[in-house]
Amino acid sequence: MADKEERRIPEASVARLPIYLRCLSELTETAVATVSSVSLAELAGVNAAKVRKDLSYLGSYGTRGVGYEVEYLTHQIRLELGLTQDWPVVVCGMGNLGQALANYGGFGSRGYPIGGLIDADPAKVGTELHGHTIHHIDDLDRVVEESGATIGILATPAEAAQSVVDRMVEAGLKSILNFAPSIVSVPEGVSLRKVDLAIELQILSFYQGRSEQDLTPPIVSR
Amino acid sequence: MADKEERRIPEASVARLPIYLRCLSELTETAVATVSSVSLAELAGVNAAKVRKDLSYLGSYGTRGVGYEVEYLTHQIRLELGLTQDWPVVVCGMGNLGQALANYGGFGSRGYPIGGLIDADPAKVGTELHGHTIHHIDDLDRVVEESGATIGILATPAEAAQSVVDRMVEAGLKSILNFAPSIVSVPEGVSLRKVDLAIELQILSFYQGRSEQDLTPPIVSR
DNA sequence: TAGATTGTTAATCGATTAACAATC
DNA sequence: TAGATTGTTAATCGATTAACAATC
Repeated sequence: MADKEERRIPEASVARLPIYLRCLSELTETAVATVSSVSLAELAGVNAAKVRKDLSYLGSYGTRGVGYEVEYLTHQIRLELGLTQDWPVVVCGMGNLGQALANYGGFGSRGYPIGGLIDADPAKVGTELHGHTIHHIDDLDRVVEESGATIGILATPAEAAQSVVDRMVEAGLKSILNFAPSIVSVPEGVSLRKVDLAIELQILSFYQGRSEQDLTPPIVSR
Repeated sequence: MADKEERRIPEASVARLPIYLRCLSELTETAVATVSSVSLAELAGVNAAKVRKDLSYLGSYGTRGVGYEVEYLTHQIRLELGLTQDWPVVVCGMGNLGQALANYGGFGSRGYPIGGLIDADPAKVGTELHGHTIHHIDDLDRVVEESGATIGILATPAEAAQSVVDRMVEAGLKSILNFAPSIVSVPEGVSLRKVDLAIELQILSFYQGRSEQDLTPPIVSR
């Protein structure tokens, strides 16, 4: 076949790798050295064949008859996901949600330190939050450059979302996590994911009304 | 065929209905009376054929040669999603994220009023947040009953997640939106969706490292 | 009638999963 | 060698999308 590039991990598999990673870190904490696809599947809440298939895209890191070495597999997944380096994030929009995200300590410890906080309100600019000064959106380019950030979190009101995201892209951010209740578009080459609390609740509402026979299967992440 | 029950909307379509709803409300604001599948698709960031297919599961609410009446379609989707009534939500875990969610005004106005706030820390119990008193987890049953809530938001630390979710299920909640960085399981008949900030960031990291030829397609919600 | 757009069919694509040979 | 478990194949299922007849 002589194809030059073999490696292409399906989107659905990529989305599950972080879940496996979390399960593996639990296993590390409880001093478990090896894990079978069946056990890992149980922890992750998925089918065992799916686990094996997902992991096979990374390479052959398991041992037949034994399972996967927890530490080694952890390392390989982290490598694949690019988690061997820190990825500073710039948070745009310091309303309720933006402030909560900035105060949430979990990011830094997971390899996503705050690279900068941004708002358009002059009253907020210059104030401190969780040890970070809030900068004006006009200084976004500089903040991105100085922090080396490539990931941006969009937490503005819906009205401002598209114009802020345009400026984020212009400032050089390559990945955007959109918390604004709005559909935004980005040029090719920029990754976009969306988290929308109201939409999640509305999806749950749908399955609320259903009768016993058609139950929703549990859905993860989204 | 004489099947008794025709209506079964695919999961992927259900998940897009709230997105269409949001686009339709924008159209209403700008006084647009009818919309074609092509325009709606553009607003929602999806394929037009997909819009027509999704909407066809609701019934034949469009007019050939014309499009869909915005107001009528809005009503039908809201009906299908069960958004004609309020769904009080109980928030369990009043840490950073739980507090932010409680303070976030967007829920009430969208039909998800706060039905109760819950924590296990005696120091927090009894204090007020956004006009709601924080109750102890031991009073969960009573809070659920009195508020009539069927949806719960889980915002505890990872360690407490499964035990709290068990109590939420026991208290009668039928849908749970899990913000805790942990995989939890629920019995059949209970819906579960998960929102995990760290996992979203890790998925973005994966696509960061990729070369130009294999770009991530934008992914919405999930 | 001519133009526009739906609703639906059918082809295609990607994801899931059971099954099992390979192999530790 | 016997038992366990991976890695992979192939069948199946569900979602996407192009195409077009129906029809406003």
